[in-house]
Amino acid sequence: MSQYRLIYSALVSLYGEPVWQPGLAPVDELISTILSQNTSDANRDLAFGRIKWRFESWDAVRAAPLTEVLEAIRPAGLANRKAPRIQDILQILWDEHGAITLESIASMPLEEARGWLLALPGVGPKTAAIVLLFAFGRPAFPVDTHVHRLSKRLGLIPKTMSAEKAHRELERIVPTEHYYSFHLNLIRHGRQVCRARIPACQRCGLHSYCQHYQGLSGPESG
DNA sequence: GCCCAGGTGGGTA
DNA sequence: TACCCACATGGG
Repeated sequence: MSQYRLIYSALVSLYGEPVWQPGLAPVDELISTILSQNTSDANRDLAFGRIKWRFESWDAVRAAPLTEVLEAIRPAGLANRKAPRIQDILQILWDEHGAITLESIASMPLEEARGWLLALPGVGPKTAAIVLLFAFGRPAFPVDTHVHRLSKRLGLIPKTMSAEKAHRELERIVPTEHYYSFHLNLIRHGRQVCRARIPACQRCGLHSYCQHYQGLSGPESG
């Protein structure tokens, strides 16, 4: 069994197989993901709730004074960078479509859609992949800090590989039908073991009482 | 007060 | 290409 299959099976045995849940609307998903960059989920949710409450539409956000947008998203952190980028993106969507919509990328080939998103200010490989996977159900694999760290530790990718390169490599390794569930389970596992400082199994590298712990003397550190 | 949550982009060698 | 660093907030 491949290292990937071993890890995938161990994660499913620990957490189950995540069932597809419809994500946010594409523009909501994009803005929410930008707000989430380098901050906690709680701060992202607070900022996203504030901007949705403060403005009646994304077009209103586009047309608003920068200071108002900045104030609305302040809890997300890095607001001085995120606010102008969000307004720039909304302006680009408006200029290209005459409306605040991302629907045009639904019909693009995957790499064209990814490239289009990556050309937007403040959109890197992780944000682009999140929008493609969660809002459009397209086969893109987002690599956040947990996915990156665990993928290296579990031997899926070289220890020196950057998160940016890891997107391509993990999209090659992981079957497309697993992108959604493997991404969610890796993050769930990453967050859990990060908090709990759980030691890793020497066989599959997972930090928990995975299936291989049966018959072993106990968790090994590492 | 300190630590933790946790991507993008600009600059430099 | 690889590395370094700035960017900011809120909760425990």
